[in-house]
Amino acid sequence: MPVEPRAWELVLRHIERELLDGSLRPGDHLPPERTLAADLGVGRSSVREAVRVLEGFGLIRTQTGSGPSAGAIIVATPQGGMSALMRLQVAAQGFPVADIVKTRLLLETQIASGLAEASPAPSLDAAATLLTAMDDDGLTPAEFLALDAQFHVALAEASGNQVVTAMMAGLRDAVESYALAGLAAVADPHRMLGRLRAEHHGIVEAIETGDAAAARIRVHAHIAGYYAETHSPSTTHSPSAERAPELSEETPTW
Amino acid sequence: MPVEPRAWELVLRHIERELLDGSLRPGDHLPPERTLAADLGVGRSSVREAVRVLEGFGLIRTQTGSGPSAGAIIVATPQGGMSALMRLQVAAQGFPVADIVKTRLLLETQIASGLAEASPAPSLDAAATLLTAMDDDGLTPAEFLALDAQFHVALAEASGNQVVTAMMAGLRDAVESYALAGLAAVADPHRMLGRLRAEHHGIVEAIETGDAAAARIRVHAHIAGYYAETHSPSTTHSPSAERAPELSEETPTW
DNA sequence: TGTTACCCTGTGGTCAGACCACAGTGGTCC
DNA sequence: GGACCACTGTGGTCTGACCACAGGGTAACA
Repeated sequence: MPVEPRAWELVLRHIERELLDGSLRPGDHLPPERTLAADLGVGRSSVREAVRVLEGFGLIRTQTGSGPSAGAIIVATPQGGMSALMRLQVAAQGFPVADIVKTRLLLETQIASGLAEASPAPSLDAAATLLTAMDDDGLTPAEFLALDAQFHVALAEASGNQVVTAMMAGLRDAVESYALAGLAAVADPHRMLGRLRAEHHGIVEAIETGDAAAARIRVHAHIAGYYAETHSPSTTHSPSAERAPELSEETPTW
Repeated sequence: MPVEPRAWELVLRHIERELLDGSLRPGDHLPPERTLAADLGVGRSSVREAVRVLEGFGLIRTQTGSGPSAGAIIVATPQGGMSALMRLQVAAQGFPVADIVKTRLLLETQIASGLAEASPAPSLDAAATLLTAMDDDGLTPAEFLALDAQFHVALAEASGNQVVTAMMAGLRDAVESYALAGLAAVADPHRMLGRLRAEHHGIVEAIETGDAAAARIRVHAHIAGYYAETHSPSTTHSPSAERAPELSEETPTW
């Protein structure tokens, strides 16, 4: 049983402990790398490796220079870290794209129906603004899909659940390149964009009128429909042979 | 607009690109750090920082020594990375515990009802084995909760969705310390364990008999009940003032 | 006195070099 | 044929150095 506390793990645990006991709070600065290294009796490079992991997780933001805004600051913005993790797991084939889509269906249908039922009705201003931006006909496919991603995340954000929001951001970002490749492969991209726009409006309308069942069904159709129409072996640039499972309304969404 | 491609980000993007185009696949070795550094024209420490991020995400596993099992190997095991990310985000107050619980409710109720409806019926052998192990009266609370965590993850695993499984593992691990502190705070821990055991069996039974509605309700009661009984300001060791929102069956589970 | 210019300091970012521990590998010796 | 052992390549770590950067204080100037 090798007890191998690698130096950088020691640093990571130390910081986690200080976070848990409240010594470090959001907005605080981490001690300078050199100080931390001296205090913990490790090399600066080991401190830097731990800091890098925290930065990858979206826990801290580092900045050079001097003054109040310089150094490593605890920010705890999970979306970036979650997106990076999921994107890389998809790239490394740890997450099949099909499972990402199924999970989106699971989460987003729940989110939409929950928003429709919630009282007081949550604000959908952010989502509405994005819908307006998406109406611009001059958008490139990449720009449109970026706004589309923001729209879906905005719905999650309206739920007020930060965990769900971060997960949604990660899921949507992870398949961004696939969505783009898929759009390029459809026969009539312009028509597809129009359809997506209409579906978005339908989803928001169902939520605003409090029709949870319709919201759920429309979200399902929106996501599953796009996936089904764009996903074929020729449109994926994944090296693995993937199957496109049926994603009907009847089968469980996972 | 500072374009600041930090050296370690360059390495990370390089590896991600090789994953996407299939040059690197699960099971493959990353090039030795020194080689990678020379090829990309960066220092070895920068390579190591990128490698560390990948290891934090659960994408690779590093091992010293020589031979086929040494070096950095692509494993793509998302559970560990997801757990670490969520645990640290909770510690840094990026994820409120209440949102974690709500997300668990959302995911696990869907998982349970989905398992009940699925045909052919998925195997619950792993979950059943864990239930047997949990029947041991000699378990410490920590041991019991560790098995409990595995049980919940096993249900997710039975769904066959790797994304959901990783998320569940992360969510459950993130609140592990809170669950333990909460259990220590209840008046009669032994009675609580008995109740959890009974609820677990009830959940599995509902799934096995195909009663999706009962499975959903029992899972909800199981998670929300434990949270409600253990969560009070005195039992949390979070430095922040947290509210314990009501988690009734009527309110949306997010 | 007010303003401008400059240097100083402390921070993260990076690199080079060195050494260690470790685990296969292959040869050598018995 | 088998046991032993040095070799080699890997990650893990530390040290020391230098750079870029940004803020703050100080000095020079108007």
